[in-house]
Amino acid sequence: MSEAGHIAGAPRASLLGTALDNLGRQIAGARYAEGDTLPIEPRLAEELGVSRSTVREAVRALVALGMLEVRTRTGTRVRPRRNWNILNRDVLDWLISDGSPDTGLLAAIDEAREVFEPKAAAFAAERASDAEIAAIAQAYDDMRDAARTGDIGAAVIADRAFHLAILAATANPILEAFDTAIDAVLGLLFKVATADHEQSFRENLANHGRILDAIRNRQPDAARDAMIDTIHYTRGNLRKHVLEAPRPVEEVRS
Amino acid sequence: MSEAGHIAGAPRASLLGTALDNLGRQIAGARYAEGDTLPIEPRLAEELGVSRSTVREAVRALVALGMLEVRTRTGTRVRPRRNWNILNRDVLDWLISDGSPDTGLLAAIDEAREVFEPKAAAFAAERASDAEIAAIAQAYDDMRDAARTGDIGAAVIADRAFHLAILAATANPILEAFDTAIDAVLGLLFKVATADHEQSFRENLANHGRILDAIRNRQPDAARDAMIDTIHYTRGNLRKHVLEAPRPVEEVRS
DNA sequence: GTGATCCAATTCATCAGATGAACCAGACAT
DNA sequence: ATGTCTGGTTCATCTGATGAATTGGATCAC
Repeated sequence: MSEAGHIAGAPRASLLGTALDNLGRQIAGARYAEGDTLPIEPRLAEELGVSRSTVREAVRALVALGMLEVRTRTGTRVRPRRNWNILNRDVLDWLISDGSPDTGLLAAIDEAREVFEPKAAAFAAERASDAEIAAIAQAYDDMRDAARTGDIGAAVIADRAFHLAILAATANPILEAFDTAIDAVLGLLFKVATADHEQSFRENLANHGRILDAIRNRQPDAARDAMIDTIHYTRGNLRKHVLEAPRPVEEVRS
Repeated sequence: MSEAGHIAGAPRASLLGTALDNLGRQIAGARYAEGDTLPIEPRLAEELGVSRSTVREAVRALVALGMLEVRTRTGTRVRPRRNWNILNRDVLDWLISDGSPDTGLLAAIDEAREVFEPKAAAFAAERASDAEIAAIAQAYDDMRDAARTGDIGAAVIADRAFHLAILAATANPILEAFDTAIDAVLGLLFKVATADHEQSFRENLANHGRILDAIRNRQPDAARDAMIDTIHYTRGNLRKHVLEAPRPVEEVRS
């Protein structure tokens, strides 16, 4: 009987999908703070424009991700952020790719990259299969081509693929779990990619080449060192264009 | 109308909870392999002894954790393990604390610990608040007391608290996200704790003391080195009692 | 035969409504 | 004060129905 489903022109995803996304974004955006109790199910259903069954499915997903806890009579409450599955892609997206990205979290990811990725590169140099090396090399080629033609957006995408391919080559599923964080950061960098980045990408390309060569030649230490340099380089871009961005995303006009 | 809910004397948790647990365990235990299609919802409901609504809530949780994907007409399929939220506590439990723990995963966690815990200790030495240092010290005291009285179980619990307290003191939510992995491994070690461990714990206690001292004295490098030694020590126990265990858990009798 | 087109069966998506169970708070008795 | 009882609130769970999406095959034109 409900008239929902035609929210904004585009039918887009399922009702559940949008409801879950809305709810998750609201929680991540602190509309409901830690410890807060959400409205009761019938009311939530009303607010989200779906039935109570659908609300329950959405809530169930957020419970699985550690964001909510629900008890009879007490209601549904927001758990402390420390308990959130922060490496889940959706959770990360809700926290980051929002209008006002959590810069503290971005800094934490940046810091964590320096913890994980150098060793990951070393592992890749030791263990990568031929196919995995080929994937890394392919990403590098894409980066080089993109940098050459000046397509910064494509360069960032290739950059991301490069780092993810290395993580995948560690043969360690725990380390691979970090891939969503890399994906989130570089995805964000992609959104703010401008011609201004061109120079830095060109310079950083050499570092990526060193990583690839080290992995190809099975030199873990060299791969590690090159990765450290690479991360430092990317960090500069992140700081300049995201962390220190004076205002939210804004159209840049001459 | 269903007669479910009185499975084995104890009513225990909610129907959803047990259904979710059963389903998750079955998937993690490869009863349904990657790419397999689960039975259709009404049939799953039958098998799990709950209504279709409850099945859908359970499935929704597993979808959120990256274990399942569901599409109209095609049905519900098991996603590749690489996509699972492996740092989620439930997922980890399903994979590890099962009757036959995934030793490859345990080895990966062990390896990953050496990647991030030394740096975590260093961060803790730089940033830990007084309260956080107190928490670490408390865990250390508990370890010492437990080792002294020979209560190996309590010693492992304190050991776990020690490492988790350090992670919590890094002030980096990404690093903290790996706490479930540490928790899982040390939790497993707890289950196989025997008097045989006593000696190693006593010896390892000194390493933990070095970590604590280094953090107290704000010496990041010393904290890192001591953590490395500690992990190597624990690794020995893990290898001997879990990874190389000839048979599953068995009552040890004289 | 080969391909495009259309139809129908299957499976999930979503809703509505009802009843049961758990739980917290306050009234009440002692 | 303390413990017990009772009620109301909220989630837990089931049932049944209908809509939507997708796939696989049947049909038809060439």
